Amino acid sequence: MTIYDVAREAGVSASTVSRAFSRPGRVSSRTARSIREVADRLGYRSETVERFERARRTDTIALAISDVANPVYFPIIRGAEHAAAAAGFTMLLADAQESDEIERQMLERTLPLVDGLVITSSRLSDTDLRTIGKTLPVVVLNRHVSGLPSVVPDTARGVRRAVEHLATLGHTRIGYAAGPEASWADGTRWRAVREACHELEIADVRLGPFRPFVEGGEAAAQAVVERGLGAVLAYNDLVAIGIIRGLARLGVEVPRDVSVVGFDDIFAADLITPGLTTVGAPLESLGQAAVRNVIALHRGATWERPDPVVVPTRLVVRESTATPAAPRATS
Amino acid sequence: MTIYDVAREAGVSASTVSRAFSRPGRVSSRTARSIREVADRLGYRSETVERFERARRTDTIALAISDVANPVYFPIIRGAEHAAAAAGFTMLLADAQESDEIERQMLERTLPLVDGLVITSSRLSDTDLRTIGKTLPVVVLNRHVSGLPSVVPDTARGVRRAVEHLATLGHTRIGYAAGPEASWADGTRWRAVREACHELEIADVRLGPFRPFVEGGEAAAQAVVERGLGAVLAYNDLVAIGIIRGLARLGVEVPRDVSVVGFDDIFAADLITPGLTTVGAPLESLGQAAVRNVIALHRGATWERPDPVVVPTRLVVRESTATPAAPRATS
DNA sequence: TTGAAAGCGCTAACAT
DNA sequence: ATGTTAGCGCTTTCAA
Repeated sequence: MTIYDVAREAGVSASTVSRAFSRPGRVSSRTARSIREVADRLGYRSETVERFERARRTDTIALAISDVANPVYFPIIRGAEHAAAAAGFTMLLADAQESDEIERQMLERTLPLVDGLVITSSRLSDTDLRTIGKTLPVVVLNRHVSGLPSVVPDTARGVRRAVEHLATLGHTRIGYAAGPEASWADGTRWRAVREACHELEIADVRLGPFRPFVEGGEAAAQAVVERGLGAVLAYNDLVAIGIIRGLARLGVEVPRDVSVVGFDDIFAADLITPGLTTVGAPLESLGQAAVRNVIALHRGATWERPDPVVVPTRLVVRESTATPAAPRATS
Repeated sequence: MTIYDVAREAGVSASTVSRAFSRPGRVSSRTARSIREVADRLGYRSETVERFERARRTDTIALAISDVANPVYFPIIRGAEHAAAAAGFTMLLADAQESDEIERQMLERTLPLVDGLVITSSRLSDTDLRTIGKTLPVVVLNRHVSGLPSVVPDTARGVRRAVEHLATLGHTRIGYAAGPEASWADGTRWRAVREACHELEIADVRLGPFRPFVEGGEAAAQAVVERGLGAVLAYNDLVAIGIIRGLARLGVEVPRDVSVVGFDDIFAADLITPGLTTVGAPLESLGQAAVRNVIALHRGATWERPDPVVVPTRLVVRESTATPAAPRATS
């Protein structure tokens, strides 16, 4: 693809095409517009630039996350940064701000700038992600996309442990305070809850969806009380913390009246009162593994395995779960 | 600068130089090495690439921060992201991980990728920052660097208010729990404290330095008790929160025994008990202003003003400050 | 503003 | 492995 192709198609000389790109002012706007249209249609890019772009190595990767302010990402970021630094790479962060529109544009803009991409908790479709993966090395984190290397936590096992824990304490009915419906993690967690409850012959109740922050949890607390639940698993630790705060405001005590279990084991889970029982994953290793994989791909490693890398989870028991007290009135 | 210059200097033909760059294997390693040395010495870059690079627009800017996990940056990031989005730009985050070495390499790698750079709370030297500013549009945030557009909070005024507040409550001796010594913000804050104390005839005591996190504050609490202080200004809110926690552990009650004032007014300042009195700045506007300025520079705006943009601060009085109780024993 | 033609920087083909 | 030479893609010059 040369400027001559564009010139012929647009019915002008090569020099005019050249001018249209390098000195826009020197070409009549009508001519310039038609040239740009033709160039776009033909997908023209200068050979020299193509060669340069192909040869280009930025020694930089990007980690895309759905919300920088969400503490669950801190250990992931740290792990990813360490792995990148160890390989001599610099890591940039791309914040999707909980919006699939922003995420899409951001990835589109970022991918020509970096040597590889780790996409965490994406809201995009599998197809979109696979398309991105055709352009440059991509590893998907906290989600499974067939055709792309993925790293996911073993949610089923962790949830199973949590439900067993609640069952052992004597709970027979468990709520799930759902997160964003577009979230792959939410789907996986809810499915795991339902399956575990089914196996253990415990009733499950889906609440929500709620926004995946403390405020969302405060809203969920209301629903927990309305449904007269004695135990609830929250979409994540922030929601769980919100539930505890919300319940306190409603005069309901955790864990005496309601047991609360979170997800992720963020830093704050150990700081609040009562300490939060939660299903945790080794987040730092998750970030590390993902980054090591993109860098390996960038360096020419081939990737055959159709299965995602599953990292183990564990139930961290703190003070927010207990044997239910007296039965409470339901509404 | 062409390959012919390099060829002449290296004593080989132009085609050999060309090969040395595009097909390294086809040139003897000795020749290739000498060619690369000459090219580096002459600062050779292909004209075509130079032209392309100059014309290149990525519609992307980077916001460099010293630590992504520090909540003081959340509103700054949000403000910056909104300003970037409003101008049709995508914003990437560059995390210096509290290290000047990482910051330096990161900026070096990032600057060829983006159209502009906002550097927050940098640890680099003024000279280094000015050098970066010669390559592409740069705005410095939370620091003043002469020769570069800077946006800084009015620390002196905020500190003056805080010291007046403590003086009015009856305090006559105030501690300052210092942050990182390499930090411009720490220098500015300590200077402001000393000046305000001097004017109001209050004794000042410098403690630290401490790490600018909750843990650093916990260490500072020990020093506060040892020095028998009744009031302390902390380098930032995290340190202030750490001090409150540390004091509680030592059996010292805030604000009854010790008044604590923070800096930044982060989200958590309003969540903890007691609520933290703190010197706050409009962080979101700070981020917005900085990004709007880089984008303006990128679009060709000229910048004449040698003075930094100073944004007002305000004292947010909550529950962590009070009239000192009985005089306490000092050690 | 445009095209024809010369020129520039770089690469490929060919020869050794 | 290297130089010579031809050629390619793009830009600039010159003329209209």
